[in-house]
Amino acid sequence: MRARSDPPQVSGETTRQRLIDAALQVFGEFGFEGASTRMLADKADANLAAIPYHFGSKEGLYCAAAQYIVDRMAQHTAPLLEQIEHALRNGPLPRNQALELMHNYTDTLVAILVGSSEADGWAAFIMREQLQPGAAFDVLYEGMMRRVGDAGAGLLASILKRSRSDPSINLRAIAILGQILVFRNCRQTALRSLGWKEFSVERLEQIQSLIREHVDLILAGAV
Amino acid sequence: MRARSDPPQVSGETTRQRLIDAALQVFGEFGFEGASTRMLADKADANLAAIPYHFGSKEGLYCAAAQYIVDRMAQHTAPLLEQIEHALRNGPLPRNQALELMHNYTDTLVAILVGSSEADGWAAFIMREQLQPGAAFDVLYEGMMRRVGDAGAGLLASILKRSRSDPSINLRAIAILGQILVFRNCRQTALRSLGWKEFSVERLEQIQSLIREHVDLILAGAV
DNA sequence: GTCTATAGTCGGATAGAC
DNA sequence: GTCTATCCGACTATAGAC
Repeated sequence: MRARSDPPQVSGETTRQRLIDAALQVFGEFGFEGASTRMLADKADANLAAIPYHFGSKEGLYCAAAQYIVDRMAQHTAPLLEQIEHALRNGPLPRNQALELMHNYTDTLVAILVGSSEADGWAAFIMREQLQPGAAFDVLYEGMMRRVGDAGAGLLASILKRSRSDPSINLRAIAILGQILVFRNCRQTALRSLGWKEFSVERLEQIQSLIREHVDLILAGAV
Repeated sequence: MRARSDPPQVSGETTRQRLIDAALQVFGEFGFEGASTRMLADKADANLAAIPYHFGSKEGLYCAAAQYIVDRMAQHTAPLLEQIEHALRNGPLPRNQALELMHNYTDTLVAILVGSSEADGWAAFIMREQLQPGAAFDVLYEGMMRRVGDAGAGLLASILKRSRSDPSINLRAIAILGQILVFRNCRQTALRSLGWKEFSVERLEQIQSLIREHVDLILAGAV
């Protein structure tokens, strides 16, 4: 039996935070319409009325979850992106250094996007938002995707000695990102086609090494 | 005023077919839960009760739409896949012929996946089904994705002179497909990052030529 | 801040006339 | 096969006690 002054939460987290955690999972799995406020409240061990109280509405909770993803993702990628952005700020990079940064970039993205269990819920959330962009898409794009894409394109421009504004640089950056993202976006299809049940650590390393090899080949020969 | 014996449909299509057409669009845009039977019936210019009558339930209509996608996609890709499958059946291919088939393969997939307006609705449908695989996922995978993936991996094995069962062949095939799929799966993000409003014919050709270049570089150097 | 109870709406499916 | 009318369950949001 709890003492009178104890908060009624199950864990130490606030109801607000538990609702956001639940939202990441439940919206990710079922989508905005597929998720009901009852599911969300149950998963968070919170009361149904806590959603309109803390977030105004179901949609408010959805946007709060998008913002949370951006914040956490920024924490994960900050060291890498700062390193790249700092290096690019000081003019053109020596080819070796740029290639090493590029390998670091793809390895880190594979680890975060494909390997991180935290990303499981996030990825579905983000992908659904891309299918039918709403207010949360701007939050995700401006807070996260743009910076990641810019870093990759900047490195590419430096390695290929082309202008950052050359559209072929952007296209190439997207294609390279695509080689990583496919293992996340089409995870079920990829796993089934490989006859795998999951991406274990060892298999992640196979993927990282394959992407590095492709990047090297593309960057060695691209015109 | 229609004669007594005329069917009550607006167009020549049967109610059943109009419902499937509507389902492709509406489920694609809003997802299974996001789409209501009323939306579906309105879009198809059909009666609400026609859905349970023709398909048993909303879910039955959803599965019928998945089957329709598989059938149409098979029509689109049949010439290409038959050409590849036939060529692979007669033992190892000369490198030049295999490369030409590979270019044909990527060009066709870019045209269908990125360029076809028909694919707009389908792609979202398929991607949502990957996020939360249900009964329709098996229909899509077995009827479509497997054959496309197998053709690509078969070509790759032939070009790289590796066993078809070598997992690195499958991984490489997925990575190459990823470079194409990213322009479909992350269409909104890609367009925004490129500052484009749509993938025009001319831009599709840019993408096709870029993918061909990447494929050549990867296949020339891969070990 | 958290709870119960409930209002008000909209969902999918059905019954039965035509 | 197609229609109207309707049932009933599930949904989000709110009111008001504590």
